Amino acid sequence: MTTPEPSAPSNFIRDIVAQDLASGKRSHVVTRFPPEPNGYLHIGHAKSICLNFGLAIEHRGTCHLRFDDTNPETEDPEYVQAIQDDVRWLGFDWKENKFFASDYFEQLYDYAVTLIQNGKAYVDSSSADDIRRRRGTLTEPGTDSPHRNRSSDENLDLFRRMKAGEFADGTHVLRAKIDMASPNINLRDPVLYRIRKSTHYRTGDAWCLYPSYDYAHPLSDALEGITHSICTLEFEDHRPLYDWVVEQAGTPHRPQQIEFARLNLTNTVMSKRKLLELVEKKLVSGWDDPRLPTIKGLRRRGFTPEAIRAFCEAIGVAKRDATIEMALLEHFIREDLNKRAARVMGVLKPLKVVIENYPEGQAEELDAVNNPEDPGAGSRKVPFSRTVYIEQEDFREVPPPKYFRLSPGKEVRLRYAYIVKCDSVVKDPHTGAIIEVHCTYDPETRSGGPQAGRKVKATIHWVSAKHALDAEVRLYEPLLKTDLSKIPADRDWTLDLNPHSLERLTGCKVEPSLLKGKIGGRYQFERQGYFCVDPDTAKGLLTFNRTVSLRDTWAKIEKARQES
RNA sequence: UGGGGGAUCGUCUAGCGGUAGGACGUCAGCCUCUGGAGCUGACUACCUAGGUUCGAUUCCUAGUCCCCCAGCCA
Repeated sequence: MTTPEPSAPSNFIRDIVAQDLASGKRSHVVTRFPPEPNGYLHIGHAKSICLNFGLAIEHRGTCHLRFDDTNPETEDPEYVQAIQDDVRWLGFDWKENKFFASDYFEQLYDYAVTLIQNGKAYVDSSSADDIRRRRGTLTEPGTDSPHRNRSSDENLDLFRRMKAGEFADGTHVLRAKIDMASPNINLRDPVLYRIRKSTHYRTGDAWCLYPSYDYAHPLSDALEGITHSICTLEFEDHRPLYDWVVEQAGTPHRPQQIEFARLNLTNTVMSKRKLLELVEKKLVSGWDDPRLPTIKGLRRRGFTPEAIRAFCEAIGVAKRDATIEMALLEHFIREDLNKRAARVMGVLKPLKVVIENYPEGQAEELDAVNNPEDPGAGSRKVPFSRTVYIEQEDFREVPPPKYFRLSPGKEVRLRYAYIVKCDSVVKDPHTGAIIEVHCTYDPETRSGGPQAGRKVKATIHWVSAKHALDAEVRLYEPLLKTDLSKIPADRDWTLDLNPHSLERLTGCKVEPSLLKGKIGGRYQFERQGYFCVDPDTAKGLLTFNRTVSLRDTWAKIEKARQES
């Protein structure tokens, strides 16, 4: 397990836990992360994971990983595996504390029998429609089911037969007997069990009766000795029911539910339903599409667990609804990668530069620093020759104000190499597009050479044409053009997907040291951003994902100029 | 307008009766063989109205606005 950050900011939940320990209300801390295995984890889950595991680490307690698998129709072992991978990748260890709500089905059933015997639950044989109708509305009380006062014996008999498979789906449910007139709708005799004749991925066909969340969750917590059951705000008004279930079941241990605000991020979606929709409609390539805020997506995009954890710590834990700007997440991955990513040169949109006074056929190896932030990272050799590629953006035939890069008659430094001066350009006779730039270099200005100190306005990156490796580079922009909260509920939100969220660049040229780049390897392409080697590289072509761009002052200047 | 929650810089978040702090962002400058990184400085906030108090973001009262709940989902 990772060690807790001593500087980690406190929050109201940490305060509650600390107080419970100080007051003697609790002698130890047991939390849990309880995903339902019906989808992949996203960064919102990471917030919960960091909170729950973090609390346990802080107090030398334990944090359970519990699969809340009470709905056989949507759950799948694929998700169980993926969730475990993700939690582990994030850096957390549940040790021997892996549990499944489905392991408690027998005990849950026994508690239900007790509830029935105590007159606290009954079998309702109404249709789903009738139950809904009798539930009342937000402003009107519900009305009792005609089956509400069945005898304990009748209920017991019916419930046993439900378990035995004598009834079809939807014909009977077990309901808590609380109060049909409660202003809290969750207390209007909520459903505890429903019949589902479908195969559960773990219990197979052993059951055709499945407990609801409101029944299974509090009891699972109680059974596991969870002290602090942390969940999101939408369960706040389920808390009286949570407490009721635990109280009526009479479990020796009483867990406490505490709610916090879920994470929202700008320009993306975070609900399982919407993520699933994107995957199923093939609007993205899969759960690990680098545009997705899923853990798998972020991982493929090149995020590190450290950056995600630092982000989760920075956003805090509170009860007010909050939408974090994507810029904050980007800040943390830049901060992390700046310290650890090896620097390389890669040209995304190549423009050929011929250095006319550089001898034909000559090549030399120049020293390049691997990471200025980490002296221990050493250096490498980069080949240089008469023809190099530079970025199309780094040349302007007619430079705008404050443009420091290459233009006719101007000088720039080729990083780690020489100062070159642009003498002429070659244009496509048909389109007029610049296809080649001709320069002369000053041999004295080689890095480390006698005139190396000469100042020029800019240094640009390059790759030797004959030594370059071909690559594909994928650039990502936000998935959504706007925030989900700004899209009307009656509008198909997928219409607001950003059509430019993925840009695939082929014909990119990268320095030869990248030949040994391993899948998942993270690099900084100097002056451009952080990139990682995509698994698609295994298909033969070196492929990179841009994790995040570098901060780009020039882009801001240009944008400001265009807007004024 | 039944119930449950929540309102502090543009965005997050701290504050627990004693000059409203931090982070991201933004702007300006320094520095730089990455227009990166780093460093300086600046910017902008207590939902409203009353009350209690020497003093209120904090306590009280009344409003306003926002979120959640009417699945046999979780």
